[in-house]
Amino acid sequence: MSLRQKRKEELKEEIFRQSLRLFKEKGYDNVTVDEITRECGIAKGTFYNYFPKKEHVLLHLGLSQMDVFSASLEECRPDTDIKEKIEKIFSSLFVAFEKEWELMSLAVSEILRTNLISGQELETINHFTRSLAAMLAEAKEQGQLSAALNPQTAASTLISIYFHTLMVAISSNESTRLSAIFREHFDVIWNGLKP
Amino acid sequence: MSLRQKRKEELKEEIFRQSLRLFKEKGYDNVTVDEITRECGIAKGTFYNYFPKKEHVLLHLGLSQMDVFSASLEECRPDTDIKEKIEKIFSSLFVAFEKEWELMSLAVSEILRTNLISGQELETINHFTRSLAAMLAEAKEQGQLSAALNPQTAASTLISIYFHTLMVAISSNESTRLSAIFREHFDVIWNGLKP
DNA sequence: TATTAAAAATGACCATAGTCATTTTATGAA
DNA sequence: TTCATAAAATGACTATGGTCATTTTTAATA
Repeated sequence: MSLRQKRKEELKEEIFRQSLRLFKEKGYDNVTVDEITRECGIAKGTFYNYFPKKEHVLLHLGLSQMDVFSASLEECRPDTDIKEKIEKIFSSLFVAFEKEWELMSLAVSEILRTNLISGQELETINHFTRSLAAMLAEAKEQGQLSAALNPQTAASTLISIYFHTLMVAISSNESTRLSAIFREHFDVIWNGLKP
Repeated sequence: MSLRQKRKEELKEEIFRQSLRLFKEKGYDNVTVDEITRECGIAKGTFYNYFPKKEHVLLHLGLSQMDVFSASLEECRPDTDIKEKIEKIFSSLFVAFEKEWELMSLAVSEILRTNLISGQELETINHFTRSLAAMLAEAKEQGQLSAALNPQTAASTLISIYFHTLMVAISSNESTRLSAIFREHFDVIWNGLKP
């Protein structure tokens, strides 16, 4: 990687770090882009070379959650029972989430709002969904899941309750009940509605 | 109701109408508050006496969806099969949604984003959830649903796939597949994941 | 090393969301 | 009808997100 490339990544990381620090200290809305760039010792315009909008800093944070997912997926023993596996994976996502509750809440709101997520970031999300679907497909092969299941849709459904859990927790400010809320909904999905 | 009260409601409605008209014509971001108030023949500040932020106009629109739900709930024959009933209710929500696709997309984004929904509006949403839960509880009594089910959580789960459907459709701009997307997910929930 | 073209940084500038002290209007009591 | 009070309207003003033509830096080539 050229010097230029390296500098670029470093600067982006620096802007990201300083932004988060300020957001934590003063709250997202009370931090101006001017302030961020002043803190980084760069001009205002430079910020916009790295993040197209102020809110994209939050987007960046939110998507880093996906790395937690990948890590958690890797470390799960492949022979684990699928139900347990799903619970573990989402649980570790929630633990990571709770650590940065305030900012992550904002980030999720932004992610949900921005229906125009660009290339790099969209790819991250798709990767998340695909991995989950693949995991489910494998479990289905092994007869651990209903034979009638479409793994793609099932993955999508899990993600829907994942986000829903975040929404419920955020709007009621119950930062500590994420796992519990998820589990309740997961049980519904696991057992199904039908008699 | 006093003259003043009446005027107030009328003016709010007028601002709402004109805003929507302009949003439809030019797109939300290309309409300024100045323009809206000019169109209504009022001063800029007056707008903010009725809507605390520009985006609250969209919030107002989005919440009007809830009325569609209530109406749809009423008109469903009480003896209808619960599965069919659920599908019908959400289907009519989607039909209403599709009619104002562009604006409703924006509205949903805003609603998801605003975790600070105020009194009147929060109440509308809660009412939505409670009605749904009541309906499920009744069906459960009649043995139309799994005996293990918590109606409250089940209602919440349905709402999660409702919003998820909207999100998926919005981000892929498939305005016409709302019902299909919902149904796929609903099937998963209906049958459950377990083998 | 000199030349050049692309990448990145810059900051003056603009547009507009949102504020607020002031003015106008409605209401109801005296 | 007059007066006092509260509600509502006003629009000049401020703050800040975001743009863009210009300048500076980097890296490759001759």
